Amino acid sequence: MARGRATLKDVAERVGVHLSTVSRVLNAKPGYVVSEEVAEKIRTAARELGYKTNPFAYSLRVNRSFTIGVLIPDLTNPVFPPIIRGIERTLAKKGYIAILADSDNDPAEEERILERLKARQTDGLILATAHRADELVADCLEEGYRVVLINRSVEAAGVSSITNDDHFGIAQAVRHLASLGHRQIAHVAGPQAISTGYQRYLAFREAMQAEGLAVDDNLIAFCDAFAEKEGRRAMAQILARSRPLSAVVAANDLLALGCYDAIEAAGRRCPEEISVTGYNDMPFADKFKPPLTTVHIPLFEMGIEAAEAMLALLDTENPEPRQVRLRPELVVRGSTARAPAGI
Amino acid sequence: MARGRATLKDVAERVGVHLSTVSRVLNAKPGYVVSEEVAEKIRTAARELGYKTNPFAYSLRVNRSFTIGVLIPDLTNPVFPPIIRGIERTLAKKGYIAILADSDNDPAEEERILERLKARQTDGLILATAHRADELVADCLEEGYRVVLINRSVEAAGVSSITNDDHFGIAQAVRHLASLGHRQIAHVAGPQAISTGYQRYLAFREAMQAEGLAVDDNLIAFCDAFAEKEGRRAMAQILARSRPLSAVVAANDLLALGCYDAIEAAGRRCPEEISVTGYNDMPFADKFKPPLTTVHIPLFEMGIEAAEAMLALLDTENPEPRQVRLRPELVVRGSTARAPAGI
DNA sequence: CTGAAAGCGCTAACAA
DNA sequence: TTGTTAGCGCTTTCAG
Repeated sequence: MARGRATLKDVAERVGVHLSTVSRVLNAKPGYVVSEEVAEKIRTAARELGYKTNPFAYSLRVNRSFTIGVLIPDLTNPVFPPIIRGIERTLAKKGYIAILADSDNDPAEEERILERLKARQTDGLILATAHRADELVADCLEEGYRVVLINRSVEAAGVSSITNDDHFGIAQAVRHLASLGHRQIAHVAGPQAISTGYQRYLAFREAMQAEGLAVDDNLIAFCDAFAEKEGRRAMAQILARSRPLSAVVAANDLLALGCYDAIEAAGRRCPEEISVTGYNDMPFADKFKPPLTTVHIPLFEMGIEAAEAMLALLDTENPEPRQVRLRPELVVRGSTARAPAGI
Repeated sequence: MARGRATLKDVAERVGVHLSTVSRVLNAKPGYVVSEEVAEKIRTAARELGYKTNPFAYSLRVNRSFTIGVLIPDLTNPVFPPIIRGIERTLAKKGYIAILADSDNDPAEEERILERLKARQTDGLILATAHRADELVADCLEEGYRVVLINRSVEAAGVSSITNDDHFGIAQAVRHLASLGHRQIAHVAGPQAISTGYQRYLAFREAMQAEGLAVDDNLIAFCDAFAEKEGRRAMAQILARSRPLSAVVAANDLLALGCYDAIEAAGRRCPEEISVTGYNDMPFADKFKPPLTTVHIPLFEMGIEAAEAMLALLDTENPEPRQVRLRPELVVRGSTARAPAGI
């Protein structure tokens, strides 16, 4: 506070013109021509006085906040920071800022946050939290908010979204494992209420069949969240069923990390006895023990794409949803190895 | 936009009272008593119409944004997400929101971001980017902004800051190494322009002396940034000097990760030949290869403390800076081992 | 081209 | 206790 700054009025008085003239010059109204002399005077006065347009007044007047709400399920998941960086950078170029919020995978919190963001009059919402059948998303759309989904999609069509090709990615992982001689492959699946969890699960089944491998439901376990803890639980559950298996494809990297834990706790070794693949290629995936074989998706670029999609929505009165699907790529590291003989 | 919502006027008309009455009721003006009947009518009308106070108008009027700028040097460094979460949660309780910005360790970008945040009329600034002699911080203070520094401090006194006890932390690491029989201990130091880099370097020298160990300047190298790449470069540099060494204390975890790379590239093994310690105990530090022995600092709590310090500053007209120093704790994992014999 | 004035939605000082 | 009013700083319509 206290930090009172120069207003249009101040500049106007200094130069000796009407305040509306100052406004017009500073905003470079198209088709408006002042004597270049006056314009220059105004600009220098503004600079000298350190004039900055008051965002509250401006927003009140034009009824736009130039603020985009970004809702993330779990900021501590390293996949998100690069995405966020991409979003921020891109938004900043057009004078928008991102308000970041982290729901910690809690739907109730998610709803509260959404309320807060709406109360703040964000011009748009970038959501990385969407569920497959997400009422919250539907509500936002209905209320006229611009929304773009990132990494996830909802079943209802007509929403902008930036995703990756889960089927392609999982197929790569399964093919890789198959080529290494694995036949009993488990799947630690993500939450089925979330598009990525669901799609990757479907993709797993398809890919197995495509490779001519049987899918054994005893080798599949579902997680309630994309969190390490859940991955450990699910993998332990599979292991407890005592079916032969030599590999597991986890629905994301955090889950894969949980698999590492469970495998170790069971006294088995990765990759010698059990190969593991993840998904996302999150930062540090190459630093784990062992370095994780995973499906790389272009995180930073997804952020950029999301922001651009949002900007596009903001630009037009009747926005066309834009759906971008990026192609992932398997990166082979140390967590996968040839299937042990005799299994 | 379009999303026009009910205003005070709408509510007032609906109830048939003056708009100022509505305002008073909804804001629960202390000492103001309406007939409970009217108050109730107003509240239900507000609810029915979905009244939300317009933040632009409100901010314009009271000249506060209820927004705090949070400036981070590198969002992809996993130490920050927990801090940010702590900040956000705490701020949210008091109706404030955080605007997060990531400078990517670039001072120029930092300055630009600060400009943007100020232009947005943030009520305060939480900075994790401070340099030891930071003009930017001084400027902010001078301009009357409330600022709290997190994780770092500046030389000029009188700024609120939340830090950890670097000397204590480093001493723990050095003592641990010494107790394992290490005598030739290297230090991969952080940027000396940053308080943590500088203090940890000082602490390293002190701690070595306290343990009766000689510090060999050939076993010290400085990094230009707290980034893995720099850690690798610095460690490679030390290794290239071919002095005997059996351990290295890195000024933070990212640097330690870089040390891993350099050690491996040099064909040495960690921890069998060279022990490594980090600092921060960032998420996933326990998952690395090998699991990193490091100094744990309470990240989430630091975020909470920072936000509370900020809230305290915001509360009073003439704020007393608050300086909190949290106590870190060594956590021993797999990257440190007994010193090899014969060195 | 430039000035005047209204008004975005709100709070607070003042009157009644 | 309640109503009236000014005004936060800005954009924009309407006159001039």
